[in-house]
Amino acid sequence: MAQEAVSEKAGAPVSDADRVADRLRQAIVAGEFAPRQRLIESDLIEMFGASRGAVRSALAVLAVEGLVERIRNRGARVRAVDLEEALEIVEIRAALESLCARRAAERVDEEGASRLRGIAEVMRRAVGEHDAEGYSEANRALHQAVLDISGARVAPDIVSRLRAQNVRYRIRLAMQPHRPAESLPEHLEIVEAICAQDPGRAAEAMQAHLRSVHRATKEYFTEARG
Amino acid sequence: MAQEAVSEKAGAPVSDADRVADRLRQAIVAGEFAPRQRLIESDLIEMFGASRGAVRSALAVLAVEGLVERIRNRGARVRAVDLEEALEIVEIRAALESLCARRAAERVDEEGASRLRGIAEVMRRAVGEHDAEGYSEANRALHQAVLDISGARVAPDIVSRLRAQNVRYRIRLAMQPHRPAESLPEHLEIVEAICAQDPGRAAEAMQAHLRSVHRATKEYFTEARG
DNA sequence: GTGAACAACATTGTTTACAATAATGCTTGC
DNA sequence: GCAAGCATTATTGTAAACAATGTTGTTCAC
Repeated sequence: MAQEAVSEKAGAPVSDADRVADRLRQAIVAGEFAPRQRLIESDLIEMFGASRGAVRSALAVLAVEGLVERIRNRGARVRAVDLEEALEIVEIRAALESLCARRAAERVDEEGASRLRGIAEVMRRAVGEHDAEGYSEANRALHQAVLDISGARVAPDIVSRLRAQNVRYRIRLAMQPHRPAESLPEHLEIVEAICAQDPGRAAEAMQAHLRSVHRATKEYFTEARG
Repeated sequence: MAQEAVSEKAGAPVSDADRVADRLRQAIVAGEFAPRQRLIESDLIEMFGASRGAVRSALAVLAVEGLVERIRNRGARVRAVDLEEALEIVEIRAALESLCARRAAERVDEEGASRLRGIAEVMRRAVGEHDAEGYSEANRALHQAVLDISGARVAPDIVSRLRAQNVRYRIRLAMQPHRPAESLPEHLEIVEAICAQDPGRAAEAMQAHLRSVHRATKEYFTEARG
């Protein structure tokens, strides 16, 4: 009997539908499709060289993930995330990622610690050189590393999906001139706490960091936009 | 332009694929399909009177939700949830539901309070009459009420999906003779804290309750099964 | 009797064509 | 000039056929 655990996350795409879903997800997260933009099936077929059924399954999947919305007989479009929802997502991430940070501190080994320290070094350099793009990428890498090191199986999936939903906000956040310098010490504290194998401190550090993200997001969108 | 917000959750099913997904999800959660049971497309077509494409999209959706797993050219089957994962799910629910309990305490109105008190009354009666089935249903209703009253939009969706995944464990838990009497005071504390509009107390009460669920789940499956 | 090669079957993956629905633009009457 | 009704077009929803793959059972050599 085939007893090997088959994860639909980890493994290679299983069908054309999965490939289309992956590429379309990436495109939406990267901002290649604007919020509320219509996603015409025939366009996607041509764009991805896939069949109708594959595209439709992919759209169904992305609808569940909250990246697109579908209306009967009117097709699919990129779902827009409003401020209220973006803030709630940050709150949820705070709860889940602090849980993962705690577990990461409990389980971290030398390999994980050096991975974290490496990312911390990249962050310090990026702040020094005012490299917003590099800092943003290191930020993503750090959060992902914590999820990986935690060894959790469910929470990382959920967090990944949530991140995909408010990545558009975060990108802008990291592009704020003062923001990297502001969040750097928070990130360093997370790394130190996990490397020190202090679960409580790691959880608190992650929560504090995401409280800061929450506040910054709120301020940016209530001040700059009204 | 059509500006109305269309939620794929709240609204009626949008296509045959959604209808199939809903019914299949319900059947899996209700235990009509056993874990690891194969889900043959032709069977589902006959069972639900839907087309091939609808069934395949539904399977893709349920795979994302974690209820089924698919292997290329070998089809889909009901995914089995092991103890480790069930425990992690309870941990995540603790984090998310305590967050919702906090918000519920902040926002609760008279209607919500009486809804909670009504459920509490049903729970007391069920324990008195040793009505395990009734208690289990009231338990579900209470957790759902907290999510509803919280007014949150994202967390309830996630929690619902997580509950769907470990409902098989929870059912057995509520059927343990001593379990309802054990969890009743925890549930009553949640209700009281929210009705008293005490956010911190509500969050702590929910967390304490799910810690208890976590411990009970662990004990049940390590003692009874080995 | 056992194991390997092979053939028949079951099932899934993909493509195509057809039907139904909503959006769009045009005509016509006023 | 404008609005209502109608025809057209664009797009999605559904169904059926075809191809590819994995599984199972059988045969045959040893």
